Amino acid sequence: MPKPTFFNLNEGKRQILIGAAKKEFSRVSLYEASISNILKSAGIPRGSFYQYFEDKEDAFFYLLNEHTQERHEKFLNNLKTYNGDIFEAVTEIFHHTLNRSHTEGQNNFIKNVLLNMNYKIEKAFTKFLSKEELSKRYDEVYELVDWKSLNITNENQLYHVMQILSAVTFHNLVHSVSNQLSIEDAVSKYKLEINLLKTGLSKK
Amino acid sequence: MPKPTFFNLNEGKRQILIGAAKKEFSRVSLYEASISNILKSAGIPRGSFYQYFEDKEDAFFYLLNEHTQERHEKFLNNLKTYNGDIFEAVTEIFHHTLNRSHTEGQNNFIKNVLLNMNYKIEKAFTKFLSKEELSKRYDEVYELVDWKSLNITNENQLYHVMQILSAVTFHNLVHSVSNQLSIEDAVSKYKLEINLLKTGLSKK
DNA sequence: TTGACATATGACACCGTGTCATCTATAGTA
DNA sequence: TACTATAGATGACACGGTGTCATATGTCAA
Repeated sequence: MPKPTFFNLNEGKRQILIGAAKKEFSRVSLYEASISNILKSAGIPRGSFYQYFEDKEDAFFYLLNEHTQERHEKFLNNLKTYNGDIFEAVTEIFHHTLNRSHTEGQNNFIKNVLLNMNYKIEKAFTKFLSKEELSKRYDEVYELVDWKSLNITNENQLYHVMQILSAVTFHNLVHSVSNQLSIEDAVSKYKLEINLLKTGLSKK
Repeated sequence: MPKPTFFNLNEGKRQILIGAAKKEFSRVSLYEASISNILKSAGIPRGSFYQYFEDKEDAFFYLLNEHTQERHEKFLNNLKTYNGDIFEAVTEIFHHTLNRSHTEGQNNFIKNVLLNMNYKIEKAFTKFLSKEELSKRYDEVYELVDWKSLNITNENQLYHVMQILSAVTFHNLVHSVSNQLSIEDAVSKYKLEINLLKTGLSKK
């Protein structure tokens, strides 16, 4: 978490900082990013950066968490829109995230996040799908899901369904971005795999 | 790829180098690893390292590829042993890989690989599951698989089945290691999800 | 005005990387 | 043996990035 000093900053300066960080993390991955570039870009002295953030990662995960939050809201909305159809909801998220990562400019951030998705980043990216978060927000998620259509008998199995969906979704996101698939190709591959997931890999 | 000089080295010195690199990559991730530590540990001067490798990544991926090769052989053997049952084969690999990453010592290498699995590393890790490799080695893989038991009608769909299995498998590997699950818990979670995959997430 | 506290600043020590000029070893040739 | 060409070994060095710290500046209340 950024230090209190960061949140005490006036809106303008905070936005400049956020912009500069986003710019650098859009250029390269977290590990290749340099604080020095953020400093130059934001026009602040070195010491100030450490007044606001612990380090590079601190700034990075602050940005990432904001994005994750947004995506989660969207997911909940999708569940409502699609009457609890978790597959439709997740496909929409896939499409939306790919779209953002295809938009050039500042949002290359998402592309770099996807290309360098390690467990720590994935954890932050899928924070709301963890066992703890899911049970904490039982009402929000579990209750929105259309259980009847799923091949499960209890709450625990829904957790595993989510795990599988998130694994396949993020695998496809990363695969699409790293192999530079067109959005159409990516979505068509993804839908094919989601369908396989729905009907099952084994013959009856 | 390491430079020719590396392969011209006598067995002894090459093993010392490999050992030193493995030691460093077992300590921390690729990005945190320092060449300086490898130098100290191998007792070679700085310039020599660059005589053998392009850079850190070069050494890392050399080690990783060796491991991937081994795992692939194992997978093919498993397919034979289990009469083409791809789920059994993959479960065995899961178990085996977790076992290796639980063994302390040099093989913390695998643990660090799993914890920092980004697309580049995943690509190297699952090299033999890419579309190109699969079609190149059609005989080896496709022919070993028991098609009858799978819910698919063509070769292309087998590719997607493999993609799904690899996504879920690696997600579980990373999840198990990062959440420090016991091998039993990890395997039981994995088997549960594999079963969901087999029967399908949707109700008939 | 003064003191107490929060914030800002940039010089600096430290560390890791990759390069390069130079040295050494080896092997082929006359 | 002496000469030469080629491969390999070496470590000093320039460069760039990080995080810290002593010092400067600003703010607010008494």
